[in-house]
Formats: sequence, structure tokens, C-alpha cells
Amino acid sequence: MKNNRHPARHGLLDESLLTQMPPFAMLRTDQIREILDLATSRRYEAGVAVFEEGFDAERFYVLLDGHIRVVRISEQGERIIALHIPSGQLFGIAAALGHTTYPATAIAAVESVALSWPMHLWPDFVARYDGFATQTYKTVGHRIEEMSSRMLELATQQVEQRIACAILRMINQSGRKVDNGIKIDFPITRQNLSEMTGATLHTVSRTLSAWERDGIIESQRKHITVCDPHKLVILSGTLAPT
Amino acid sequence: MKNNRHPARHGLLDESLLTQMPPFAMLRTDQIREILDLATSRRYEAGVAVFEEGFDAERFYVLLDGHIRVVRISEQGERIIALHIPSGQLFGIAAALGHTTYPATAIAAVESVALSWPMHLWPDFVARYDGFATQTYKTVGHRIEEMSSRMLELATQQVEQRIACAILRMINQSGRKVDNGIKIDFPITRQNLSEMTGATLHTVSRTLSAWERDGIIESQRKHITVCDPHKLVILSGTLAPT
DNA sequence: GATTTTGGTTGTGCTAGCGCAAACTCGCTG
DNA sequence: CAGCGAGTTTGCGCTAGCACAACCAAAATC
Repeated sequence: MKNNRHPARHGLLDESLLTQMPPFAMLRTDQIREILDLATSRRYEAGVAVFEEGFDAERFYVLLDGHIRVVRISEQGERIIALHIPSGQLFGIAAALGHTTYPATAIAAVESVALSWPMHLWPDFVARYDGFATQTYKTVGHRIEEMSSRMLELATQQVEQRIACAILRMINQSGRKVDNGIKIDFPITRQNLSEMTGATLHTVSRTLSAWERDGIIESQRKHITVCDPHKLVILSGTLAPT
Repeated sequence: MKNNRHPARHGLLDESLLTQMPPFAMLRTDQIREILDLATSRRYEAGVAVFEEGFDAERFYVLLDGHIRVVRISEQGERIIALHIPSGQLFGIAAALGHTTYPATAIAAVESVALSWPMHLWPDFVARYDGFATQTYKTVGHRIEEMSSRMLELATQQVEQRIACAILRMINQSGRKVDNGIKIDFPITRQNLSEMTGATLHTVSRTLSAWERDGIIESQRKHITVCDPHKLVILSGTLAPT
């Protein structure tokens, strides 16, 4: 997934890009060709917003490479990370759920590449491509489940457990095996982690320091490697993060 | 909505029952007749579970009358209320989002009546009845938005603000105008409110007592009337509850 | 390679809200 | 109508985690 970082400008997109992606997995090559011909491809620098909360939901996206953070901001300016989107998934599909504007902001966590289509093609996609709707709604289902689990955590768990859950979740979704453990393969700062757990970055930092002392994790700046996942699960209160 | 509490056993259901409900609003009478003929109607006592987390998602439901609480329980036995379903809405539609089991428990908050259909009819409904899918996914969209707002609250707001948000939300969704203000038209205990906000029932009780002293609300056991919604909005930090 | 920026660590109060405990009040049931 | 159970109120001490603050270190920029 990390290769081929600049897949193409229009017309040069390779069919194989979409074949592994759930929403398109069961389509024939010629169908994928059609879809690609309608797509706009764009690269986003790390930190750049793909779309912003409140703006007209004109397009829907599929992430080809990279990682997206879905973010909401409270009136007091506090930020939370509602969701992480790994590559291969659809995002910005709010309009398919009846919204006219994006209900959250999508920010590239690393340099990312996404295809997008104007929203008016959505009904065509659903009608024409078998399994597209099903796969999409499955994705929605997962995200709902994840959100409800996170609500449960926020409402009932201590900060330390919430941090553990957040890390386990990221490992499950985007962990890469490395020699000394499993590494989260996109950058996360303590600040980010605090925005995922509703804690302060200070508390997060203290907690991670303690875990590092105990050999549970290793962390470089912006990167975390879990050496002892099992201990983390214990700490998390085993809410079996989704 | 409060009349006709025992709409019927099979075969005696009245078409008019469904015409005001969004998912069926744009259907012809004969289509509604078809749908009703396939439905099972059942009454649920207050406190009874319509379905439970983890069980096979065999049926989907529409609430004709009453109120449903969607509940999740943590491993430590802590409960949270993820959602309130007012009458007229679909619920238990997890299978349409790719789940094979219900991801949460649905409990009747008051004596309630719901229709249900076996899940295998879902694809037919979507295919045959125009607008059914659209309306359904709109509902899903609202619930996602509500959940994400609540995550934002849980992560960033103080307990008092969260309680204010929770009450405002219920008022918007199911407030009934009464002489001294607006009343939430289903029973809520302090315990319930604590399960919605991730606070203890003690703190909730204290907060409501203070508000009652200040004339913002009036409360009887299991019932809350908001006398001064504006003050509550101020207290809520105006996250514009969804 | 000096400087600035961004991210991380750590220490020290302080307080919101929890945990525990006790008592009180409706409304129901036998 | 006594007794019970469910819901509520209130007091008190304690602590998890926040706020504030100062400092450190990697990495980007010039």
C-alpha cells in the first residue's frame, strides 16, 4: 500500500487499485474502469483537510493510500478525533445518509491519496454496482459500532483504560508487525491521543511514560510500538475494542 | 400517538398507523397494506427488552407507540444509554448495516408497541418500496450525528453541561408543551440521566436540585419539566444538541 | 550548524466529581 | 395501613486527573 504514492492523474489510474477495496471488490474489471474514469484523484499533504465540517457535501471519497482523521471541534475550540480512516475505505459519505453538509472535518494524518466522485453519482453507483451498497453500509455499521464503544468507554472508563483502548483499536486497524512488537503505522502525537480519549496531553504523556518504564510500549516521537499487547488488554478493562 | 394503545393482533392493523412514519410516508395505501400483512405486532411492558445485545439480529422493528432506550453494558456492568428511540422510528436495523447480531439492547422505557418483520424481508423492502431505503439511511445519519455529538460532549464538557445537553436533546426529540414549561414525555430517573451522561446519579441529583432551586426545571419523580429552556442552553455550553 | 518550531516530559497544587453512607419520600402490594 | 421497594436527596472525605508552569529534545528551516 505504501508503494505507488502518486497513482495518477485522470485517465492513468490502474484498475488494480480498487480491486482490493471492499466497496469495489466484487466488480468486474470493466466496471472498475468505468468508475475510475469518473474519479478525480488527489494527493493531500499531512495535516491538510480533505473536507471541512459544515461545507456542502458535494463529493464522496475513497482513500487509496495514507490515513485520515475525522475530527470535530466544540464551540470552545476543543477538538476530538471521532474516527480514523485507514486506506481502502470510503469516507465523506454523509450525503448518502441524508446530510447536505459534512458533519465533521477530514484531515490527512500522513500524506494521502484519495479518489473522489461527485455525490450525484452515488445513486448510480448503488444501482449499478452490485455489492457497493452492501459493502458501504457494512462500513457504516462498523463505524457506528466503534463510536458506540467509544461512548461506552468515555462514559465508564478511567483515562488510563481509555488510552489503552484507543491504542489497541489503532493496532487492530492499522498495526504493522515490527521486530520488537506491533507498531501503529501512522503518526500519533500525545495531543492526538488526548483528543481521542478526552484526556489532557499531560495525562497521556505521563501514562505512556509509565507504560514505557514497564516495557509495555516503546515510543518515539509521533510513533508508538506496543511490545506487550496482552498487558495493554488487561489495562484496558478488556472492553474488546472495536 | 397515545391513543389506541393496542393497535391489533395480526390482520387487524390499520393502514393509517404507518402513513405518518417517515420510512413509509411516501407509500401508497396498498403497499402499506402489504407491509402490514407481513408484520408482527407486539406490546412491551415498561422495562422489558425488545431484543438484547449479542443475540441474532433476526428482525427489524418500527416503534408505533412508546419509547425505547438503546442500552449498552460494559464488562464491569456499567450501563450507558446510547440512544432514545421515539415512536415512528425504525430500530434494530443493525443487520442492514452488516451486523449479524444486535450490537445493543433495546428496552421499552414505557409500555410500548412495535411492529417487526423478519430481517430477510429487508432487501425486498428496500427494492420494492421507494424511499424506504433513503428514509432509513437518513435516520441512520441522524443517529450517527447524535452519537458523535455525544462523544464530543463526553470528551470535552463538564458534567453539568452534559446533563443540560442530555435534557435539551430529549426535549427536542420528545418534549411536550405543558403549562409551566416543556416536559419530557417519557419517564427518566436520575439513574437514567447518569447513564446518558457518564456521571453518577448522585451528581445528577445534586445538579437537578440546584436547577430546581434556580427555577430552571421542575421535577417530579421520574419526570422532568423544563421551565426555562434558554438558561439550560446557556448552561449546556450551546453545543446545539442534536 | 544555529535557530525556531513542534512535540514530549515532569513537577506542583487544586478541584470537580466520585465513592460511601445515611436518611427520606413517594407509590405500591399484600 | 403497614411494610416494602424503588427513586431521590444530602453530607463528607478523597482522589483522579486537570490546570498551570517550566523545561527538554528532536527535527525542520534557513
